[in-house]
Amino acid sequence: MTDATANHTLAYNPHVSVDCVIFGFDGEKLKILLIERTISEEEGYYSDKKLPGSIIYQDEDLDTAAIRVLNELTGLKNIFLHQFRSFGDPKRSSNPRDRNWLEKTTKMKVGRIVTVGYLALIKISRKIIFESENTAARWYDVKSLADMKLAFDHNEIAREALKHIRHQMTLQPYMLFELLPRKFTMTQLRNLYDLVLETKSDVRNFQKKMLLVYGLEQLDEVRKDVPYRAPRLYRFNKRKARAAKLKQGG
Amino acid sequence: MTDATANHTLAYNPHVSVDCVIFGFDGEKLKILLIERTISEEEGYYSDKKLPGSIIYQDEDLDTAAIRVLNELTGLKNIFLHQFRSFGDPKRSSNPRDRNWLEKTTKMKVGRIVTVGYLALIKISRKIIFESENTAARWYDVKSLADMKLAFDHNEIAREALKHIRHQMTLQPYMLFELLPRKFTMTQLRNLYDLVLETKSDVRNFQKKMLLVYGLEQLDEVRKDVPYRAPRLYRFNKRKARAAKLKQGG
DNA sequence: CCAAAAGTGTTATCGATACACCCATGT
DNA sequence: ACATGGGTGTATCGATAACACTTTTGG
Repeated sequence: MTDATANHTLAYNPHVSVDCVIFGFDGEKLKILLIERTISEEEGYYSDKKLPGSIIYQDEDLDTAAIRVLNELTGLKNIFLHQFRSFGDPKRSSNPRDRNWLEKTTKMKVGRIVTVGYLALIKISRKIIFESENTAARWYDVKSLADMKLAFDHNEIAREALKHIRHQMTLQPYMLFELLPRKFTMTQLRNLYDLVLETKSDVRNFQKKMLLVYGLEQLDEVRKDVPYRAPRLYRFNKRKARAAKLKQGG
Repeated sequence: MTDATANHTLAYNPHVSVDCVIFGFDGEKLKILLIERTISEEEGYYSDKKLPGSIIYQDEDLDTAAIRVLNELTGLKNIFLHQFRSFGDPKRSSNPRDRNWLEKTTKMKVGRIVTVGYLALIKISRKIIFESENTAARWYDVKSLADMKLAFDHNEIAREALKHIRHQMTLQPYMLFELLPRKFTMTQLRNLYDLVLETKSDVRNFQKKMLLVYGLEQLDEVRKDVPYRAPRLYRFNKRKARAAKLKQGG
């Protein structure tokens, strides 16, 4: 917005969108939610995957737009949601396939799009109804992302989201509980933790730390549907966590 | 970019800008670089301050735009620069004063602006020529931000940048050296560190840690221009830092 | 009884913290 | 001589890391 430079550009406005990288955890693998996009046209029919997203509405804040996308897709409210980075490469929507799809779905000529990336964490366990019309949403193993070609620069966006979740973990580790069911086993929590941080935690040390520092509540229940010794269930308790944190001065 | 929702909005495109929160350090205080904006009009004359920024050019990446803004303002290249968050409140440019200024400087009707915030760290010590035409750029103590009313939502952007620098510190502490002159005293480094993290480090422990972990090089020079015992100078050495990090397995 | 995963404590090491006195310099 | 900040080492505490065997359950 310096005076001298603004004039060059004002004839041209990019569109602004939000794209949501939605993670889930099934007890074993870290998952990402992608929607199928299918295009039929003269040159044939193809189908690939993309991140859920939307161009922002006229009077909508960025956060509001992301919340809307999530709600339209999952029907859920109060989802853990965090803006992590924006992407504005002028060529990010220049792939013919992407241009084509944009024209069909928006019924307009869409030029450049600057998109704001959001990270969302949801409990995969709740039976989510993916409500959005003519979109098929499915969970994919995060590990398989490397072998998929997503629309636009969505591969990069997803990679950055993974980096972000890893960084954020060190600042607000409680975000992991957004991915777990209300009652979970210690092994599930450890699996998740190690998946995100790419570590291998020691079973005993992990247990100790979680109980002390994160104030997990040990329940009198066990998980019953496993073909081996039934593991104990735990619950995350915000109050206890705060208390534990205070004791150690954090 | 879900099909069902895009149509509502496509008549309306926001502008996209970058705004740079540029920090410096004078050896004692953490500073922020602001530019003066003056408007004279029928209703009188007023002057206030804003972050340096620019609407992005047609074929310009976000990072490129931020680099351009910095270069136009300071003449410097290779500045530490980091995107930290985007701001898209539809009302962020609705203040009459801001609207007025936008119209005058862009000679156009500018509607909504979504801006991408960048954090930049520069060595205040270099005599920087602030080159940008008709802008007066000056360093302000970060502490005085609370008492200033900046243009647009620039107060919020600056606050978020400060939060960000604090967080990033824990991940990549080397960024502090971007703010210091090549040769600096331990006290300067400690002052800076404590300013950013809002801590009060113990002198001895701090010294120990810096030498061990961050691989500072002790020089055979001292700072000469002080009216008390001349303090030793140190230099940050990337190679040494890497070695030190490896020894402790990070 | 076998396979598979759950559960459980102690010791050693490392990093973080707390703490006080003498030194060099300019005025 | 004095005022101002510079420079230095040790002891304690707490957190993290390493490590192996027994228990439960279903098949």
